[in-house]
Amino acid sequence: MPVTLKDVAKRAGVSRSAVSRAFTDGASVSEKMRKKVEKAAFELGYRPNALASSLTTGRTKLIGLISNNFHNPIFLEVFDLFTKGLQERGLRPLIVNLTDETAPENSVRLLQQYSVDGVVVASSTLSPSFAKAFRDAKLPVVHCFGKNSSSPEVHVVGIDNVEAGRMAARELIGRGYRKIGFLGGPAKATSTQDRLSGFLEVAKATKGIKFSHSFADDYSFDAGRKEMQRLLKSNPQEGYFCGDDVLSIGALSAIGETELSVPEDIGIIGLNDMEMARWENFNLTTIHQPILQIINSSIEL
Amino acid sequence: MPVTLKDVAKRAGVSRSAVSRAFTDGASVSEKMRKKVEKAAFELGYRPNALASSLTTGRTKLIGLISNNFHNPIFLEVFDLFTKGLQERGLRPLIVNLTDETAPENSVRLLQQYSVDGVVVASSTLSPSFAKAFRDAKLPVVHCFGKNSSSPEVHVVGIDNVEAGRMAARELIGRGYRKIGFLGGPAKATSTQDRLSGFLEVAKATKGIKFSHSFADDYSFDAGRKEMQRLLKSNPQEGYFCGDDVLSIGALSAIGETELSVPEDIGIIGLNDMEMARWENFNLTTIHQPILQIINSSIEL
DNA sequence: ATAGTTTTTGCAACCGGTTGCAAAAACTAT
DNA sequence: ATAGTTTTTGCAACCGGTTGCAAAAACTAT
Repeated sequence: MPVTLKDVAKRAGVSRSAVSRAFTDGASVSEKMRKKVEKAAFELGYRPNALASSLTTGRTKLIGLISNNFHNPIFLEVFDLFTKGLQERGLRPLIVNLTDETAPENSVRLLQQYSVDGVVVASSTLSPSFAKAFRDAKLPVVHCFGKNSSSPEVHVVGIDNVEAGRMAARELIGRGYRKIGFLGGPAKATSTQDRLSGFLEVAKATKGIKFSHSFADDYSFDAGRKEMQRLLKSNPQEGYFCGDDVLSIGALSAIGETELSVPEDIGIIGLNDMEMARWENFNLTTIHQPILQIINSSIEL
Repeated sequence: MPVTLKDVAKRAGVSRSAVSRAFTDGASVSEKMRKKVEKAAFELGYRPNALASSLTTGRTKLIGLISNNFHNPIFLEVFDLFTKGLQERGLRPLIVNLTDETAPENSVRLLQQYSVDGVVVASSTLSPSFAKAFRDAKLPVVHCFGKNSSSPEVHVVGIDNVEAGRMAARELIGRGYRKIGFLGGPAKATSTQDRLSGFLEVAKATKGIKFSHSFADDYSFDAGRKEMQRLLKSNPQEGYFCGDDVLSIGALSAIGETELSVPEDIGIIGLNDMEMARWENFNLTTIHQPILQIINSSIEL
């Protein structure tokens, strides 16, 4: 039986409202009263019940954090930054691990039941309609790593994938590669589509460049490796832009199995700047995430 | 203004209690009543408010998941398994990212305020006293990857680190290495201590084996690499047992910079069986986690 | 039809807080 | 001391649910 408001009130010899006010910033309480209440509260080890209070105030300070990216190491960093950022703002991340089986609607309902104050969808492979479901439920939602233009009703934050594609193409060309390729993630991911379009734009606009592109099945080590193995057999270019660091590492592994070496025979550029990328020594073109700020400022709507 | 119990009651023309009961398993309600309520609830799109209900029942179905391991990729898997496991049981993970600055007591208080039903501490580097703080707060707590014997008042679950150390030593010896070393994580981590003691036990008991041990600063790529570089300069053994897969990869990277090759010149055995370990191709001695079951069954206390 | 038993229902109090409103207390000015 | 003004306090109702208890309804048996 934890200590409640009533216990403190009794001990301090004041009303329950007085105690409540002593714990609310900006409430109308005299200094004397506050001191008295604080003393009693301290002696009893009182901790206000956040849930009870959110029942009346309507704000829970809970933020749903949804993702299906639990196999891509980049997510660990995203995750780390997010949780820290939320914590700094006094918010609590309630996470939902979206597996293939679980119906998206369920997660909407679930978070509604816990009356979260907002939702963050962190995944590039989730359909925009999913994020919309939250908007329909009147929940503020931010979709990270999504396609920018898609739905104006949902806050979207992420890097400019088209520009990233352009940068990568320029970088490869700048390093002297003349035959370049794009090794993307799943063709249906909007992030992949955008990166490809930026890549192609620059490749086409530059004279004397040969280029090609293909897609891995998903953003994973195995998929990257498999696709690179296939490429090496058929139509190897001189330099590749991999749509994700995990793919890059997979690709490097495939190359490692051959006589070729990086970057002499074949160049690889990844994307994401994950911590792990340093482990192998290649250079990454990257925009790291200032995302956190953007997100939370928009969440505070 | 979401739909509440009262709205449904009015629409169905019944009392509030009736509605509440219709949504509670095992409550005393007639089939007719339940149908009527469900119809009204459906028409209105009613969702019971989980927070309000937990106020009276005392159970929130929230589980605090605490860790400070947000830089070790192994945690992503742990995390994935945990969240999935909890979800399957209808529990919601409320996560706390313990940074160096945040005082542990705060996180205790915080989780208390949200009246979580239980707490999972997932870290090998957190002191047992931390877990105890939760027990003092009357919260059921499970400490994963902790030292087994330490405090009988806290549920601890994890692999048998001593045995893992023995296995690793046997494996190295079995492969023909005669000079073996243990490259552990931080010396203060109980997991490292235990693995070392198992390792030494076997090494000492086997004739003709030379052995040594040293510690990396923490469980990270950089630390593993740095320590291996140091070892290579001074006193290289033929085979090493690295206390963690991330350390292994760091060590491999250090070796990769030299003329030596794995496993011909120098053998490496890691521990943890992380997904990433497959990326490099070495064999890992491992006990994967059946942890999940153990944990949750103990949580259900 | 009647009395006894079991099931279903609603009333009212409660969980642990917050908040508008009016009364009480504390100032201020004369 | 008195009246007017401002600040502080407590009462009581509320947030959205649950639950013990007694009354009502529905059965059963005769």
